Amino acid sequence: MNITTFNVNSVRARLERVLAWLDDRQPDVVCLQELKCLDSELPRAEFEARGYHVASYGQKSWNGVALLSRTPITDVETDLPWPGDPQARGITGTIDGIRVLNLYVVNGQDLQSDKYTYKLEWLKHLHAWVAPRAAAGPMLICGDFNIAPADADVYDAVKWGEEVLCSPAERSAFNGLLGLGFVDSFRKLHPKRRQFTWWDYRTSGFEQGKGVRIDHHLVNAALWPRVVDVTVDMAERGQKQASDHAPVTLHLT
DNA sequence: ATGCCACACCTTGTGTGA
Repeated sequence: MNITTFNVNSVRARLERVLAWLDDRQPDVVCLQELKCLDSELPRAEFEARGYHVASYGQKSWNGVALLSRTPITDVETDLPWPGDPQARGITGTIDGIRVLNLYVVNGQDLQSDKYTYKLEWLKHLHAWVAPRAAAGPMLICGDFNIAPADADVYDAVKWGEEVLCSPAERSAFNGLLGLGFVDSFRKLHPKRRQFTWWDYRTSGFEQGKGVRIDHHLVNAALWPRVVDVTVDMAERGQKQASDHAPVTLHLT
């Protein structure tokens, strides 16, 4: 079994590309972020025609997350990490006995922005939401975290310094989730590997190998025994009309 | 150097992303 997280940067603008990727890779479960559409605008029929159950939490223009699964998705919850959050950034469902939490964490723009304040507040609420659920059984938190956990996760750590994605407060929030009993599965499996998941369109970052690792699979102790590997789909990022994020896949027994 | 690209929108410029 495998579970892929994929920030598609608009599911409608990229539908042809996303469907080609699905048809080629045949993933079991996909956690999508940045749908940038209402639930009513989601290309649900195209996914269902390929054998996927679909649960989505969209909004107009921005954000939006969805779960696709070959097996049924039960106990779906949205409106995370607190009821009334105006932005659609979280959805959870149980798939094959795994509680899957799919997140599109706030970007934050820069450390002086109100959006950064909202990001830290959002992460605080996330911690509070996860804490009582972290040991209830096999659980995965995956998605676009918009946090590079360590300097090794940034192409030029000196240049990025403590800017947004790398600030101590963001990294502290990330480590706080690990403190609830989760591991950063990619980094645990590959302690030294330099591997990014997002590259800037503007600077042709992908072509230059200049990216950051911000899309993650956090696995709790009950799920860890099933983990085989985490891989990044570089070929997809290299396609024409690709998202600026690569799909990242957790491989399970 | 804060724009470069890409996306959405009651679009023809502006806000946002990371």
